[in-house]
Amino acid sequence: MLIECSYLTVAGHTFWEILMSKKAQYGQYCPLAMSAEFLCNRWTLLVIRELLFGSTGFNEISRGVPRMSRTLLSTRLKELTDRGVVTRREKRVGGQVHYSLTSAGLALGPVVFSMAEWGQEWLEVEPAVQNVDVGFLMWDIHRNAVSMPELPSPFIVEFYLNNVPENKRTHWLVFEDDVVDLCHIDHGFSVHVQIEASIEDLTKAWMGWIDMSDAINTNKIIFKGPAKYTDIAITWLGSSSVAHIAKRVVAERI
Amino acid sequence: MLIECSYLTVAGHTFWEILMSKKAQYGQYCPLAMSAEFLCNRWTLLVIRELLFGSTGFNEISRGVPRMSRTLLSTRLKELTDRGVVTRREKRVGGQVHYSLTSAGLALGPVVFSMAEWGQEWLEVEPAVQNVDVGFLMWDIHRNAVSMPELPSPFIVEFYLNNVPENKRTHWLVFEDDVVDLCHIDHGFSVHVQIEASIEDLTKAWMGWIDMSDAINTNKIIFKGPAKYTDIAITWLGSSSVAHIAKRVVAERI
DNA sequence: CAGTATCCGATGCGATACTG
DNA sequence: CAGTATCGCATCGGATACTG
Repeated sequence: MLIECSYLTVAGHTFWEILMSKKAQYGQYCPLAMSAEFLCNRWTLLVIRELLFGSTGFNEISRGVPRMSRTLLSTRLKELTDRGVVTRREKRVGGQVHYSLTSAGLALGPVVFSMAEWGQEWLEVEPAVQNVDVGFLMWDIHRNAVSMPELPSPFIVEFYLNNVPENKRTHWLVFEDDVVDLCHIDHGFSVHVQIEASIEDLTKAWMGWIDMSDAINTNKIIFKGPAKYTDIAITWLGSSSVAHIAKRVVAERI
Repeated sequence: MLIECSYLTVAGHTFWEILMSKKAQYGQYCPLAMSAEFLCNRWTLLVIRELLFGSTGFNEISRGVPRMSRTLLSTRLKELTDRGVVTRREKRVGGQVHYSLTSAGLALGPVVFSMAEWGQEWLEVEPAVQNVDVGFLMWDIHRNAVSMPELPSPFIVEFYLNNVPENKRTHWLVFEDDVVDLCHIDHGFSVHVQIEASIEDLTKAWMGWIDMSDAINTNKIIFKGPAKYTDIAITWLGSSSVAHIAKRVVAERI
């Protein structure tokens, strides 16, 4: 594609010139430099993370990166598409748009995961914990929650975050067949299990930064409901995909 | 360390405030976001690459990132040191400074290599090839060249890059015992092997983007010298650490 | 060798408002 | 739902000159 277009000119510039003018940030043939030039733009890796997690719609992706402006998301998706990392498909009817990763995009899995693993193992988390977006946390939890045959269908879990603004305090996870839905509005569900915690403690436990059993024993996180459900809560609640990686302490850093 | 300092104040700001004010770019507790916030600053990953390759001095590191300003290199090294990724040691005598990776820094190996591998496999290289810094290429080659028992000591290889400015055309690799030195000045060496090529062809062959044997057969790269040395050139010359990864063609990107 | 100080210009990006 | 157009500022980092 690139090669076929090499003599195409736009406003007097050849395709190469336009490509080059973008900025040859590092100007190195080293593959790391070339990758970094492309991947290390603001938000790019987080957008790819969303796509790896299976988001496909523009707004769905946007929910995973709440502080990214829609303008920039649009730009990034275009860049990714141009580079052959993302495919954009538009449905004839309804104008629904469907983004997905190409094989080149899927091949970024190891990059994204190795970076996430490193962060989980080595970075201080307090600053981030002071700054958690409730909507993003719930979205993240909902993404990794799993239905189980032992549960009724639907199975309703209510989250009560006791230290956030009132209108963001309550959320529901609805397990129905193999699907888990997230809901922020009270539909008068008959709740099976209620989980109460501060947003910080819930975040830390879900991320594996504190031990869930400890948190329960010290009443940082309170599960209310039949034991047959709460006993297996760790399974249906799930946890972050890097929760199993232990944090290293500063003293180990030599 | 962080925790002990949390009440320390500088110019009326607590340590946390200073940390936070830096900019919570993404404001996410997600480990990928935290890593990206730190690692995806301009040049950071390339500096880490240099350290992973074993550079230790300020100027030595600087040679591996020739287009990075020394001011910024200084800043980045400080950031990396603050985060516990790099250790800085100063020799009592001579003021020699020695940078090295901590265990947290070494743990970035998989991140750097997965990113390099992705670039090698999926990115177009023509733009980068048009833009190769001669000094950097030779530095890179010198880094991966390996001494062999079959070679005399010293063993001298002359590179003649036939299409670059005259003062950058000739370089020497000096294999002596286990060490390989790079030299840009003619010391009247008695040359064992001479390699002539354009800078583009040498780059492509060394990176594995074209086949070395093909390049030799088509006279793109010319080895002059005794067969006993040139026959095993691929071994002592070495190649990029990702040269074994085949480039994917655009057609595969779906 | 190993940096620091200062200046200043490009640009990246958020905010806001608007479209089909 | 899925974007685009425009504005304006903050900041990042390159260039240059200087230091111990």
